[in-house]
Amino acid sequence: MEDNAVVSSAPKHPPTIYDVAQAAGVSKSLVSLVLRGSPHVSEARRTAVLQAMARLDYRPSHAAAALAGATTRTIGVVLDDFRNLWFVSLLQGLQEGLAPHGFRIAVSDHTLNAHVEASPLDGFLAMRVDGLVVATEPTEAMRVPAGLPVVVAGNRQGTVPGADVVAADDRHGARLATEHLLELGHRRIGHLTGSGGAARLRAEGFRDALDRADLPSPVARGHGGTTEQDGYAAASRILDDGPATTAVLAANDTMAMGALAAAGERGLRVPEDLSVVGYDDSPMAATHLLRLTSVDGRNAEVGATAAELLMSRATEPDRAARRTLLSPALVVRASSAPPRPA
Amino acid sequence: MEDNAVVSSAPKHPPTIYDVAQAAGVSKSLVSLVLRGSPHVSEARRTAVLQAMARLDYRPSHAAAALAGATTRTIGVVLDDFRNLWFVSLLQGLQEGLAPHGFRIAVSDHTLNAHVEASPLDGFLAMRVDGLVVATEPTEAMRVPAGLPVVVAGNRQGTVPGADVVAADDRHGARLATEHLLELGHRRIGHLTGSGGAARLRAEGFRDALDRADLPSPVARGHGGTTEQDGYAAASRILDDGPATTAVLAANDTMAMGALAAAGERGLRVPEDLSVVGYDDSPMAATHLLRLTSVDGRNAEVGATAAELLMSRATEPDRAARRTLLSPALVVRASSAPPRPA
DNA sequence: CGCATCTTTTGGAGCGCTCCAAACGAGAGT
DNA sequence: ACTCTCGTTTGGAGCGCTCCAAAAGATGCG
Repeated sequence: MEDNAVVSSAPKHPPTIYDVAQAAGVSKSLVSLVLRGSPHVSEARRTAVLQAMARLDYRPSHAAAALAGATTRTIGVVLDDFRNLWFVSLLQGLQEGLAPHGFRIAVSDHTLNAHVEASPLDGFLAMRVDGLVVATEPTEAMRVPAGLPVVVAGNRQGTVPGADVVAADDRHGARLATEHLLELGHRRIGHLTGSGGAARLRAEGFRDALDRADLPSPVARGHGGTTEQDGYAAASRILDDGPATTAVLAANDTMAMGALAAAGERGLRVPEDLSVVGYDDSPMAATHLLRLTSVDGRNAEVGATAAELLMSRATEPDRAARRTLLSPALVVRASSAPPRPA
Repeated sequence: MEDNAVVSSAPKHPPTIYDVAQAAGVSKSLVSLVLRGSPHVSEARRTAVLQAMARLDYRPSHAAAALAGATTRTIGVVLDDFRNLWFVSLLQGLQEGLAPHGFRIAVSDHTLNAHVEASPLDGFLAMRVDGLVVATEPTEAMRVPAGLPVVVAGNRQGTVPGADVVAADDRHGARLATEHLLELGHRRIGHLTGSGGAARLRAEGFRDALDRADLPSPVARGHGGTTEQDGYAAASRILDDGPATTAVLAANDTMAMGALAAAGERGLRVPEDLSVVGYDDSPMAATHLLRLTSVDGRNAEVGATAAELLMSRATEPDRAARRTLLSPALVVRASSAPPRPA
């Protein structure tokens, strides 16, 4: 009995629905029906099939199902960089929105596969995914076959032809954050610009708020990067060039971290001497060490909406592309406070 | 001509090798050979086929290839949590080791799919991956069909029957870090314990070093978590209970961040009043804000080794399971220094 | 009791590819 | 010219499943 399981009864190839059918005393079609959860199967047969599956340790072949059926029940998600954690809740929201429909998610890091595939989508297209979520800045290379549902998530800038778009209103979010600083009494506020479309919108929102308050010449600095290094460099220049600066808005939380470092090196305490506001409300912002005031892009909702948009394409394939803009929310923590009276 | 490309010539279904074959004036088999880069194809035909593919915007069907061929050329990677960034370089190393062999990677976050599938591996098994990299604490539920190459990476604790193991020597790494603190002159050193097998080894390494130095009763604290919160809580208790503590070793960088916060709240400067050493050498450790002394687990090499192990199974399927232990390296930054003379 | 109606079950065709054995064509050797 | 290679190309079978149309049972009603 011992080695039996391992050696002698091993059929070399994994069991198929035919094996299951034989073991359960039904036809292969019935097994397929059970597999897909059809309601037209009697309870008796269903349990018989299920038991046979368990007994044989049967695993359905996704490849065969995909080839035979029209659908893979898989949505491909293109990420730009695993290191930018904003996608985590996006994924979560997407996952939860998709699961009830029996869809799964396949993730791919854009930069990781950059060298391998001609287009970042090739892998997914070869897989014949039923839909795509683009959570990167869309590029020219992202040509998509007509009829494939695509949602650009978290980025309202780039365009994939015919794709739906869902994102937080970054311009509005940056305005919220800047107004928060204005209300606290800050008048000399710097901005650490990032790169990409979202960063541009955030810079615009920053300017909007300052313009409305009739504040002249806001200082914005950045080298087109989004890392902690970039934030550190930009903040250093702002602080050195304008020592009277009392607050800084960063294009994201990671850059805000760099700003905190730059402040620390100059002996400036946060928030007493300098207020720092981030963007994204990433897990980092909530840490004891940073306690960073930040803007929540509501990525879970973005993901959930992406799921809805994707699923709705199934019923109305030809509807016009939809753009959904969610309102971001300011999360006030300990890194922002009124400026010191001069 | 304009709308031609979009509407009229659209064959409704994506082109197959038959379409390509017809367009190129060859047989479907020849197209298949080109697809797989066979050397037995004349240059003339090859270019003809390639051109036809480009003209038709042909995409090979992964499903069909997987079903017909014996192999998917895909390795599944099981991650535990996208938020723990240690896996990033692991993935990179794996990717680079696999690419020359024409293998791709499919990633799945264990916790994300926890509710959906019965076993975290089901999705991959349904895909018929050619191999598996388990970058989580292996669990009982991870039963794997005999003959499927599996490598447990980054974790030498749990066992998947028959699987190779490649990991950094965490015990040694923690000893390195602790010896570094001892050499600096620290005598009262605390340890923030994490959870899981790796964390246990790190705690052992910590004790090893202290034992060798004949230092009594090291203080280790932790609630079985690995987050910044957990690090903050553990460090708080250590500092409050033992005010003479001059150095702390954290089970990972994130927890070290919590320790920095706890120190800051108590007016302790790092490294002047308290040395803090992390583990993992994550991107966070290198930031200007933290400048954290940490232990590099050499995850890129771990990934590369995993790739090698996987590929070697192709030539010697029945070789005994191999365990590779890499030596971690201490990365000294600004968060550790000699203690203040008392 | 027979026939129409509904539910459950079934065999066959085919998805797009790979693999294999066999066919083909062009030199080389006799 | 004819056979024998060798390198290249080809059709056929089949991978494991889904979909479809049609068969088989079950149920109801006159």
